[in-house]
Amino acid sequence: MAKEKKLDCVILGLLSHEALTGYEIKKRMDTTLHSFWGASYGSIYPTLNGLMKRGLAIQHMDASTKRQKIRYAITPQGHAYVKDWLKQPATIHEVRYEMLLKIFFGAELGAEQALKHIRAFQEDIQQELTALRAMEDILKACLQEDKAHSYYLLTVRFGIQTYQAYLAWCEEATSFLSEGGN
Amino acid sequence: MAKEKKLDCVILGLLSHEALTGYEIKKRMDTTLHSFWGASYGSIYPTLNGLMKRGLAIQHMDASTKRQKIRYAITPQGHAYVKDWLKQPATIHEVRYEMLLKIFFGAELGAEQALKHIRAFQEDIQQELTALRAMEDILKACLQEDKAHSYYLLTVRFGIQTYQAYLAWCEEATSFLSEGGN
DNA sequence: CTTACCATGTAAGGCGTTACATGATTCA
DNA sequence: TGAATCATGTAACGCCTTACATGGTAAG
Repeated sequence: MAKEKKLDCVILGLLSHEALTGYEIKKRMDTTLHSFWGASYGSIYPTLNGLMKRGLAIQHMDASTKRQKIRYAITPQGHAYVKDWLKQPATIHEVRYEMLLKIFFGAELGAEQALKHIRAFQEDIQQELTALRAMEDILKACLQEDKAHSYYLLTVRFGIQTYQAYLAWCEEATSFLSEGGN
Repeated sequence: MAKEKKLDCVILGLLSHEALTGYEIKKRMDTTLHSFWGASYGSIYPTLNGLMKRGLAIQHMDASTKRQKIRYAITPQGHAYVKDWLKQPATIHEVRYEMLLKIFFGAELGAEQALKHIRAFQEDIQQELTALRAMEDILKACLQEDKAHSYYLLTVRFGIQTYQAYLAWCEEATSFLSEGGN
């Protein structure tokens, strides 16, 4: 297993817990995994297809509704694939904050502009933090229901601590710039 | 200015402070901007070329050495382009941590494996933090030399506070998993 | 003399987003 | 009946990384 496509692994990981539709996978990306991974429909559906062709997942039509609904389940090969990936050291650490770019070049336009970017960022993060805290409460309430919940909680805690640090920085940076940056 | 390619902006931003070669730009990416943006030679050189063709940067051969050396400077149009970009709200906030993916799916292999991933992460971050603290010291020592230094310092502070939060999480997560995750 | 670093670039190919296209169902 | 959400997908296109290819220079 040299260069696995990470989306293969993420989706297989989700499927290893329960069978899901493409739509549901996207939901997970936008909620549970949102603070550290993302994906669009345009990558999810083709990936699901590839997984099927390689025998790592199988689809079965959900006949419970009239609506077209394709549910994907992991195969034993898929399961082996995830486990193998989970054992390898993690290589991808990527962060891209356009806001920080604008702060870095902030001298060009001055403190007013920079403060605006910080405020916008602060508001975004505050919202993310609220969402994560809600998830934290839910997870804490059902920790013993499933061993996996402890691991989910760990990633939520990571997000919370990170976002708190962001907010602390926002305050520090705001003071610094308000006092003339010295 | 609808969808600017961010690398255009980053490079132009760097050039707005001083004329640089492609190699020097890559250096900045790997040091100063490293904690919140990245780029490879394979994207830097072609971008520099595009910037030239659009009249946003000009190149002048550096005759001071026998070695081939192409230094790029920003044009007034390039400068206007950066300023305009700096005024727009930031849109890109991207974080991808493969380590967190492996923690999220951690129940699959158990606490031992998860702890290994955490330890590796912790070591990486500790190194990054050391590098950032060194940059912080340097910047603090020459804050008044250039107004831009205050803004650079702000981004370094962001990295430091973020990484400290990561390390705090590592400790929390390690205790949690060592005590059986409850 | 050879290692490390300076220096520039290209080609192939992967990965992923955006926008588009379509339609069912539920709820107010 | 209209809006929101459920649900699946494709096509175009852009962006970037990796690997490759080449050579100069400085220091030990």
